[in-house]
Amino acid sequence: MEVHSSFIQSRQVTPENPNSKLPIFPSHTQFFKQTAAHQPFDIIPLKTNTFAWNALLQSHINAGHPHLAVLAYRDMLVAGVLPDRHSLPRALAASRLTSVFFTGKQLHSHVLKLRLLRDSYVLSALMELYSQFSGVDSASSLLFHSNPQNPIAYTILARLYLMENNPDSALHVFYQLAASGVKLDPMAVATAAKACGQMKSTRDGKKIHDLAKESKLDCDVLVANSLLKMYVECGRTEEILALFDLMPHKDAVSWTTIINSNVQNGSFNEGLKLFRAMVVDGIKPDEFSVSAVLPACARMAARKHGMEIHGFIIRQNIEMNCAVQNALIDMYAKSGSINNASKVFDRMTERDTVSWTVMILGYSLHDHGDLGVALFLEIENNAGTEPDGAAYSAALHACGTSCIVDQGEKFFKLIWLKHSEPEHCILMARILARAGRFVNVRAFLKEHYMEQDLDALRAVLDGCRIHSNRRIGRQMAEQLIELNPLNAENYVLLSNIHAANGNCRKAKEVREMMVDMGLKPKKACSWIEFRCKIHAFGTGDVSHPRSERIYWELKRLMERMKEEGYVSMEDFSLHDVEEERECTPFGHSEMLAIAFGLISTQSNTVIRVTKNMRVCRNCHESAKMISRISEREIMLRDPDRFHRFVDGSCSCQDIW
DNA sequence: CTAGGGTTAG
Repeated sequence: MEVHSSFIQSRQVTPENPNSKLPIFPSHTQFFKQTAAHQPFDIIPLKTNTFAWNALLQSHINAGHPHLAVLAYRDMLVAGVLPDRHSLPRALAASRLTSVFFTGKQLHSHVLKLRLLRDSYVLSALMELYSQFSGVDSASSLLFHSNPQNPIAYTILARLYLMENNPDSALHVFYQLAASGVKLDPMAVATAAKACGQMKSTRDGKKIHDLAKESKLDCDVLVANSLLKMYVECGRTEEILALFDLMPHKDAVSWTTIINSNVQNGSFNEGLKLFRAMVVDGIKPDEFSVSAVLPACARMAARKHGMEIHGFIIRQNIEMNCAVQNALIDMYAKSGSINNASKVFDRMTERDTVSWTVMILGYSLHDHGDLGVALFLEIENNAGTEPDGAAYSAALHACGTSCIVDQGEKFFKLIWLKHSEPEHCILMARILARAGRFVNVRAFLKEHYMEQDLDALRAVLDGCRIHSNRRIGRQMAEQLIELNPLNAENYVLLSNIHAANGNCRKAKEVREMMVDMGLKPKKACSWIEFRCKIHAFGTGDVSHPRSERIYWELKRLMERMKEEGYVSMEDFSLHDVEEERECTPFGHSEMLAIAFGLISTQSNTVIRVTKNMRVCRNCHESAKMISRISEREIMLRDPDRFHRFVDGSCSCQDIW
């Protein structure tokens, strides 16, 4: 076939093939000189066989070699073939991808000479080109000077505005399209919905929704998915559910969007349920779906659910891309299996910044700040990965966990020079406070104008708790109340400090102040996974079916502990003040969950309990002793970290 | 033979 052989021949004209008998074009400069003079157009005979050339241009672009496409376009001219409306969009795209505006401008002149500007493909390519090199507004004038009769160029322009974070203009473009009388299509509506989402404007979003209904496009799965996402971004729970229920055809994207919406809003269980409902509904979850549901397992420390999903991914042959593996690492680390997390990490063939970040944070959560720091230093040995702000945050967190002050200061200086956020200052304050350097930490906060920051003050207060510095602790708690008088936790903290100082009168006053203001502290709660169900306990909870047996077990344990010399101690990390007094010493939710674990699970397994608040000193001491008495490993996860109790001691070495 | 859209991890 003649066409075919010319394709093969022209393919040989590449810099990689120096032995080719065909001429080779050594540099772009020569090309520019010749085309700049438009000589080819004066000398070439009119040939119309463009098909093979266009296919060649396309294949170079698809292969990620736009510079070869530019060279091939040049060969095409030399071979006497006149470019057509199929060649120029490809050549324009190639020049845009090689980031050489000059080539693009040359091609623009070809467009004009060949009178191709009325072709909408050519116009789109020119718009993309000019948008990249001289701003979206130049693309806009191109569009409005040629008035094409299809919605695609409008959609492209709207997307270009969205890329510049200008959703207002994007929406304006869409309305001009709607007003022009050209028929709307799904992609145009989807782009408009995205603009509304970016603006977080439900009002505009509903307008788009109505417009979609008028054009009978609201049942289109693409349009519906984009509207769904728009309502998610606007935080409109009712609209999300209403739309989702009404959708006649739901695909994996629809389900993923709604799962993600629940998980982001903290409805982790609901997210898991939806994932199962999706499978039951016959829609196969893809890599996006599992990446959306795994964080729910991570946040609930639902290790078994997470492992089940890991198995599901393998069985269903879901693509194990970077995002999925990152989500798995995070899930394993956050649900207590740091070994599984590092197994996944080690087996990854390609890692991105997130992979390193979640792994470092995982080590930090498990008291291995040293491993986290070592891992961070390893990133530099991996070409192509540059640590970002979040990676530095993880490294600083690791330094705080293991009190590695010097290295932490080095990291902080590095990120401070690049681009620092308040978060990094708070983490630096955490490092200093946990190391007991109270003079340094206050000077640091003053230097960085962070003395009024709630999280920074809480970090200092944590240090005070660890080092029993009640004087500064009291100041911090008082300042917290002053800055945030509506947060009940702050009153609890101050009241507990007064109590720890032996000042019961003041402790009572603070509690009463809190009650008078109608503030209620968060309820403590602990849970444990058993037989695929989550068993949750509140403080002094007696609602569990096996309650009697649980309390009996706790009583037995307390007696054993007293024999071994256990004494309860003063603590200023208590929480739920009113309930505390009724149920101490062993009614705390984590104790109930641990006791339930002891009586329900096999003796060789780890007891894994999760708590929504920090564990108090008494329970921490008790858990240590229980691990020895009952010869069981106990993992206790709180919002900040893991405690691993083995044979009478804890992985945190009593610093938490 | 060509252009535009919706979902993911810290």
